[in-house]
Amino acid sequence: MIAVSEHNAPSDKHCPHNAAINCASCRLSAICLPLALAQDEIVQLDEIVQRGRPLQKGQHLYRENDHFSSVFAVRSGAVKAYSMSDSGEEQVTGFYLPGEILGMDGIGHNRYASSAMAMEVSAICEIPFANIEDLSGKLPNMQKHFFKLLSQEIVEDQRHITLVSKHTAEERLASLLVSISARNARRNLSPLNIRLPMSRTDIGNFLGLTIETVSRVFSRFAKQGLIEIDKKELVVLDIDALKHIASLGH
Amino acid sequence: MIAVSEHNAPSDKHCPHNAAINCASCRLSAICLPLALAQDEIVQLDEIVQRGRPLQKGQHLYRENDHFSSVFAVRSGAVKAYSMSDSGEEQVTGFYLPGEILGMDGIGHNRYASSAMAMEVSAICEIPFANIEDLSGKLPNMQKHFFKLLSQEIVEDQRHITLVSKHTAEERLASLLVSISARNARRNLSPLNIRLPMSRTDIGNFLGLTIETVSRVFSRFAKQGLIEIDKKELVVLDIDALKHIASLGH
DNA sequence: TAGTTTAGTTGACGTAGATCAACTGGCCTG
DNA sequence: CAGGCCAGTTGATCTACGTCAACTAAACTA
Repeated sequence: MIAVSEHNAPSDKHCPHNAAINCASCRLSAICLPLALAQDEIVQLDEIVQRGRPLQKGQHLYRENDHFSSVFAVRSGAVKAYSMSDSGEEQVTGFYLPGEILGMDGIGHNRYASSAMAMEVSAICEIPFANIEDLSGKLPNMQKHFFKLLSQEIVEDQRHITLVSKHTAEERLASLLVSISARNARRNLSPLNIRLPMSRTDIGNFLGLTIETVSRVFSRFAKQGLIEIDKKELVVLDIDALKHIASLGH
Repeated sequence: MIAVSEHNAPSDKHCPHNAAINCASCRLSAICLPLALAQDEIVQLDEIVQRGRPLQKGQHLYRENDHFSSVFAVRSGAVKAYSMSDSGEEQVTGFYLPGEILGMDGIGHNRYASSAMAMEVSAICEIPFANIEDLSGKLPNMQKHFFKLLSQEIVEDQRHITLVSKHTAEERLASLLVSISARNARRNLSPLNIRLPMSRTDIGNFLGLTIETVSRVFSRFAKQGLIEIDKKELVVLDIDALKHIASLGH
């Protein structure tokens, strides 16, 4: 699916896009696939993971209706998934940050149900699904973990349905900010200093709002002293207030 | 989870709520779990499936946050799944008709993320998930099928996100009718004579609309000659028109 | 069988967010 | 460094759907 670098030789161990890395030593292992596996099991996972050269901003990881063969883990950068309806409009279905897995919507019909595009330079691990199935037959932990992953995506999607069908613009946006903040924290990044990798258009599309509304709500949050925002750089000033707004009923 | 009938003795083979049945002879086998299995594999599935006495209307199959142990197949009747947000409002996340599987949202965190309630008298098959995991380790078909099931639910949920965040009231309702019609057809029921097992409140909640809007759109569809509707009995007069509306862009 | 409750319909009116439009400031390209 | 382009902001207006309220008809109950 993605081009594998011809020279996998170690370059700079500290470069986040570096391909010369393995699951055991990856600093995302605690939140990514290896999470559920024992040391010797990680070695087996490692053998099937393919690490490609970084994707540039705007490049596709896969496209809707492509033949499904692999799921992917984000190692660095950020990826959006989106699908086109019959009528041709785009629906952003998710944002994927380092340590997160995407592509699982392809399992059901052997074709991806969405397209995936890098929103900035991103390093990706590709995991051929046939190998995952084999490994799952041998390692109960692996099978269990994948069932969990799929199930959690269902739960998240259902939460998102509630968000877009029952909540106001402010609640939706607060909810997104709280989510990104929490995911930053999971990676030991600052939960208050956020860089938004996605455009206003993507945010609006994801939340079922227009870019104008997104912009207005950001301005309102800033005016209320909840955040500071300059283009894609965002500082959370009052996370509790945001959490409160995010959990508000309609 | 559900009470297993103490007297599983055969009663009336033709009663749709009859518990004295097995997967191999169940007339839903072509669209339910056995779908992907070979004859001898179905026997193994059959051994772990528990068939309880029918649920009455309004009874719960499980509740949000209950300890997760089983997934369920609807054998007759109809079930709705719904969750409560922090703020206490209900969100209907799905309607489940005969042959369909629910409860998979519990896998991820070992607790159900939603509650499931019978919308009418319903017969249910319970399938303990631990047994499914065991069986999946032995039968690659079973594992594959479950991965597919989970993935398909993700795809459906994402379609539903698009529906509620980008489509008009008419498009949402047309889409629901087309979906129920197609699911009827899969069970060899009339795709045009539909009995809606759910209330207007449930429909509205599922589609992100108020009951008033649901009612008005039904009336409008009737006035335009697309449907005839009397309470829960609905006759589709122009399925193509409904499909067209359902696939419209915003 | 009258009296209450509950599901659904229909009408009048209000509003959150969409739409349309003007403007700003990077940033690229020649 | 002028000109065009794209992402984002802000304001003015419009509208689909929500809200509130009155009504009908089953269905339950006492």
